[in-house]
Amino acid sequence: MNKRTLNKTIQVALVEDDEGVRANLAALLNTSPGFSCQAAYPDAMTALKFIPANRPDVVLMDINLPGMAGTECVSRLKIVAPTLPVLMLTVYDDSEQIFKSLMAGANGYLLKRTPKGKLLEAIREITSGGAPMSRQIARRVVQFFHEIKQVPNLVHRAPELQTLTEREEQVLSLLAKGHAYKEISGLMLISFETVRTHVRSIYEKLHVHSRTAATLKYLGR
Amino acid sequence: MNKRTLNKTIQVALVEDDEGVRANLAALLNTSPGFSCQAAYPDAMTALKFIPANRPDVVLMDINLPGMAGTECVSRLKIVAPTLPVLMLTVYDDSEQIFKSLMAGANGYLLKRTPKGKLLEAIREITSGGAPMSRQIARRVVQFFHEIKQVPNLVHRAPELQTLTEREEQVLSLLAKGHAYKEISGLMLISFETVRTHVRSIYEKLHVHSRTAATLKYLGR
DNA sequence: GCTGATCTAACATCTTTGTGGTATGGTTAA
DNA sequence: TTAACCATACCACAAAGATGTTAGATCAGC
Repeated sequence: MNKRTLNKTIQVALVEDDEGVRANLAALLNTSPGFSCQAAYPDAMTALKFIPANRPDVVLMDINLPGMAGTECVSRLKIVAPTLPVLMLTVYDDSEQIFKSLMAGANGYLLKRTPKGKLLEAIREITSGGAPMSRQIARRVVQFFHEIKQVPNLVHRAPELQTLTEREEQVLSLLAKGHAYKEISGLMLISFETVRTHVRSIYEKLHVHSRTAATLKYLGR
Repeated sequence: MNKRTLNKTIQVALVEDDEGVRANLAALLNTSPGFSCQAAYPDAMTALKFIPANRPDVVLMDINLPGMAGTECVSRLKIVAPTLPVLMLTVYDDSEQIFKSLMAGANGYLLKRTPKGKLLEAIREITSGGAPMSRQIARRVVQFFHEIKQVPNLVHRAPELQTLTEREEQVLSLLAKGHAYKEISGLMLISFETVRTHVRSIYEKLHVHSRTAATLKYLGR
């Protein structure tokens, strides 16, 4: 937990196409002590454009957005701002949406009918590294695990991959697509040299000495 | 929700090897209105033997049991009593244990240091179909989803691959395994420079400019 | 016997990647 | 409050790869 979370107003960014809902949420945040609606975006593209620079403490993201879906938006946001927590909001507790969101990098998942108090609590929780979810969502998640039984794809991947940090994993995923360091630095909004530092760590952890070897491990070959 | 859950005492079965913890939990349950410790088993085998007949409303299961692990115990319990909710209790928030338990069929997962009030609340929740988990656990679960990402698996080979000559194909297959030019020249018994010439042709035909891009095409990704 | 494709080979040049240090600020676990 | 880890960043040097150009040998088919 950092001081900002504890002592200062939590700056929230909204991504929500429905004007009414947007206004309601903004009003709730701005009238709740300790919270502030920093910005509200009506669609994913606008959000992607401004959020990285505006640096909110947390993003509340609707799933059903016009144009780019909320899940895709999360995915892209996470590349440029991996530590920015994202809380998904939706009216449905649809399994597919839930898992898409979580896989895209969302940190929490609430139904829109969540009471205001719970919502604020969840925002606080997510800014301190938590993973708030509605009970219905937790149930879906547990059901999901019950259905897996075993996941060969995950099991067969090299165990060293598990030791990679979040950032390293992102670099590796881009490496494995063939991107040059320069491109990766552009996509991740970090310097060329930082990319190289990450690559060095990745190679150490995977015990390889070339991009191709790392890629093959990443792809499970 | 059934009447029993709402109106009657919740009958809890414990599976826990530490006598002290077992006594504490039993005492907590028996002194809390609405809860009752129906039985307490020190190991998995005993639990498996008696639980199906005793029909508790919920099982609190320790992960670290002597002999058979808690996860394995859940797995077997679920075969004979699939609807019996099981709440895992453990001191560690170890990812592997968590996922093993959930995949084995556990319905909730709490750390042992959970406050008594929260524990009782979780027991109530789990008996009404919920999936209670500690915040730390929820975090792990969300992290798990972040790591899944994708695993594509189609054999859509690029048509350009057909235009490669025999020799080029051989070079490419070695390139795609990560061999250096020098190694390839040794394996194919041709000179280093010849390998480079072949690579150039390969890149031209595949319209790529890097080994990784060529490898991905070769692997059909 | 010419044409074209393929396999072989070399040299030069420039870019990218791999590896060795080192460092700073932030967060987290012990 | 250290200690450990992480993300960030830079420098320097070496190794490998990418690209442009040229060219001899072989063989198939016209």
